[in-house]
Amino acid sequence: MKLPELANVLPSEPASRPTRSRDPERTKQDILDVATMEFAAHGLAGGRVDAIAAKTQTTKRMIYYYFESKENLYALVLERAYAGIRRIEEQMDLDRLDPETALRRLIEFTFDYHDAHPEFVRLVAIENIHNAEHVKASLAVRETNRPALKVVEHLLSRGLKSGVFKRDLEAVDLHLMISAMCFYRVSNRQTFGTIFECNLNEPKLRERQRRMITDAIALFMMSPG
Amino acid sequence: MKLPELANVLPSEPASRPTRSRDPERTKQDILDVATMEFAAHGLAGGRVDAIAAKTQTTKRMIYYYFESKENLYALVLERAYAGIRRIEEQMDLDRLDPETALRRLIEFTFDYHDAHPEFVRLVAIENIHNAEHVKASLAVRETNRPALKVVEHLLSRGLKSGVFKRDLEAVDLHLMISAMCFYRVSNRQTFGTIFECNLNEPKLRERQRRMITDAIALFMMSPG
Amino acid sequence: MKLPELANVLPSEPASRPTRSRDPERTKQDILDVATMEFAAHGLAGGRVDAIAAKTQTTKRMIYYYFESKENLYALVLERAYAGIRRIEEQMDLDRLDPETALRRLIEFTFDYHDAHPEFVRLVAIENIHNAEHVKASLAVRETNRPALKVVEHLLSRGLKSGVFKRDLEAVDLHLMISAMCFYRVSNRQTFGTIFECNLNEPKLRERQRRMITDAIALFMMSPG
Amino acid sequence: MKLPELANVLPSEPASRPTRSRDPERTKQDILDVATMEFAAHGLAGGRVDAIAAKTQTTKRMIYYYFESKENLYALVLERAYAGIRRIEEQMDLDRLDPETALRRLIEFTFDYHDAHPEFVRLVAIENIHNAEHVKASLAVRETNRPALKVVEHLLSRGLKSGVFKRDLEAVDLHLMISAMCFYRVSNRQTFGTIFECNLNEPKLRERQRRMITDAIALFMMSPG
DNA sequence: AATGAATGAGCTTTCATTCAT
DNA sequence: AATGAATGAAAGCTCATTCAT
Repeated sequence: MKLPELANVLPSEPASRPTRSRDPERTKQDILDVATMEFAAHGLAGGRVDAIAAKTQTTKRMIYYYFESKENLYALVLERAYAGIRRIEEQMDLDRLDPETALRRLIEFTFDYHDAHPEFVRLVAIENIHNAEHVKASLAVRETNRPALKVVEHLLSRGLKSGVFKRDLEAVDLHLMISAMCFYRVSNRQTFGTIFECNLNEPKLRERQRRMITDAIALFMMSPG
Repeated sequence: MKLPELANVLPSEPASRPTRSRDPERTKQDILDVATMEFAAHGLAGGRVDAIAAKTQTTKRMIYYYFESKENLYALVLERAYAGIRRIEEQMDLDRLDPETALRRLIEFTFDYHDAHPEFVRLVAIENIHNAEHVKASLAVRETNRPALKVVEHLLSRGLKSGVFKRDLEAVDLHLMISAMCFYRVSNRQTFGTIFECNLNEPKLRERQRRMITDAIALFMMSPG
Repeated sequence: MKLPELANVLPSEPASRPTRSRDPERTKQDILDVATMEFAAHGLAGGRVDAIAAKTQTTKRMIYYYFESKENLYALVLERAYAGIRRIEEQMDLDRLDPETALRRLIEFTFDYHDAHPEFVRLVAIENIHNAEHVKASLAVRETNRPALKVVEHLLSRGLKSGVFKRDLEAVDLHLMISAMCFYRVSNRQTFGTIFECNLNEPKLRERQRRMITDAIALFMMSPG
Repeated sequence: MKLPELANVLPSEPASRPTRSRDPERTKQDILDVATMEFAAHGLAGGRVDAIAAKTQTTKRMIYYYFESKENLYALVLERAYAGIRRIEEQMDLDRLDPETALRRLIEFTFDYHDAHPEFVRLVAIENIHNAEHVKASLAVRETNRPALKVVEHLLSRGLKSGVFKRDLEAVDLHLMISAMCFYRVSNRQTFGTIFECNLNEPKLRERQRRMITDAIALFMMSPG
């Protein structure tokens, strides 16, 4: 005998919505998109599989079906995030520009990309909390990123050969300097902004710092050591 | 360069002490020390109160007795971490140095502190993942850090007045530039090192980058905009 | 007097069933049955989820899976308890009886139901300790019980119209009078019995009081105010 | 070395306020007063020793010093509550009134006392949830209450002898009838009021029911069985 | 290939109480 | 007689994952 007032006795985990997408690839992308936001927002430990499932058109079970584990899902999210910046970077075609312009262009691109993709910045910060163990385990991430250094190397040798660059830096060092400033502005925006009472998102500040970073590095490269 | 008093920020060897310590202040410090390592290692969500208790000479119950909640313990760990860098910063006494030397000294100190305190760097990175909500809630952190900007401001105005600094930067911008490079090297050491196959811990690399960062910023300040 | 269908309100012998019951509806009912006894015995604060799990063929985890929280489980237990009395009340069909007989019948039914369901009485007493906040939050409970007053209202108007009832009471007042005596006998059985050294469970006492209550109220209704 | 920002690291349990009342009896009464409200509000299981300590001028430790355990404190609270109603009851001096007036007076007093002391009603309801085990264990409670029945017995025999009362009830039965209606109105005020959408606190309703109860019982006593 | 139902393990937190003077 | 500091035991609840088809 069924008691009508017991109708709202429902399992605590979010009711499954009918998937039936019949498009596995789309479903996977959907999950990856949502997982990207979840992990970027709360970290690997703080991110919830339930929360991801709830924001997806799928069920929690499907996440495990396609991705096997939370950690593996996270690793794929990370791979995809790294792929994003490098894919665009490749299209810059710096070779058609003179070294100084190319350098400035590279810095500005890096600045803009980080600024536009805080979730990428957060994911990388999170990955460092986990000692980069997923990056270490992923051939894909390492292969995706290797060309980035080649670009800098090539630019450096062009600039030195033409005499525009006066400083014979290692490519890693130049890359570090550029990345550091572009990354930190976004990764530490919240603590920095709170403590020093400024909004690093504000367009005026953003432009001022974009120019400063570009000028500082360009100046450094073009002054004799 | 020797950094004074680093030893008491985090004792290198946690002295073993009797369980019923009868010394509440020491017990609290013990918990804070262990919690600092735990949260720095695994984040707020990933850190385990059980793990902290296990590494302490106390019980889990005592952690709650002294600190009320995991989150509050984390917040105090964070406060203490911020206090560490500022306390030492205050002892630099930059005023007795000429502006250029003072600037170089400030950068080198910042570099060395971050290099020597990766757990501080990690805690700040973690706090940013949590949108700095604990920093926002903590008057102590904000008050601890405010002087840091004053130091930069004062240095800037001295340098400009004396004509050594040619560039009229905002203090926040200069501070950002210094922090970014010192912070990123440590915070992103793992992903950066893995992807670009280098060990940012290696003394030679460390020294080279220390000089590069110092030179780049000093040069920037002393060249006309 | 025989009360129909009491058996399924609370099964007298909880049938033992396999752990992985594969019958969610039965498992839920099982949990509700056990929880009813636990909360009736120890209250909401005093009832233990662990104890409920132990007496069920399920685990604590399943209780949370089906009912989300201890408090929600309690609320549903309460709803079900209220549903029990009203479902039977509905089957009394007082209209076919003359007003006096109907009134006596209603009182006797109320008396018998409370006498047979001390766990219902205890749950309502407990809910009052909690300021009826779960009843206030439950549309189901309020809707389940509303008809009860209609029954009294209808009986009252029939009796007055036919001239048998001489007293124009409010339905709430008559209902209160009936409920009070039937409820108190059970709710306060333990303190009353102890202090005045009598056993309110004893059949002879029970019958005597059943008649007294019925007579007192019937007499009151049929005497001119 | 003391870190100033750690000053707010305080034990989680409420800081002890200096007692120094130097008046043990007053302190005990203070604790009993507060405990009465706490237990009446939340029950024995739901009442918190911490909450009692916080609202007292003493510390939690003192509660244990004077009362040994939470349960013992509760038992004493209960004893005191029972003593309250009987102390006043004794002052009624019903003998100077004719039996009918005396009966009406007794009912009205009982009604008024319950209405004015909901915490007493709640404590008794709570004690019944605990199967009156503290009442059973307390000689004091039983001795305090025994006279109450004597009063009814004496009134009954006076009324019967004088011929005013026509019904030869047992004293327990009359007492039960009176208590039931006076108690239920208060004990079940919350559920009853919510379900039947009325406020049993409202003065008009209160007066109407007071008269109804008195009339019903008086009428019953004075009509031949 | 796809999925609804179920769950073991472990989490943070609470609470009455006792230790030690 | 009086008390500040400490605590064992267990409570409610959460989470990623697997069972079973």
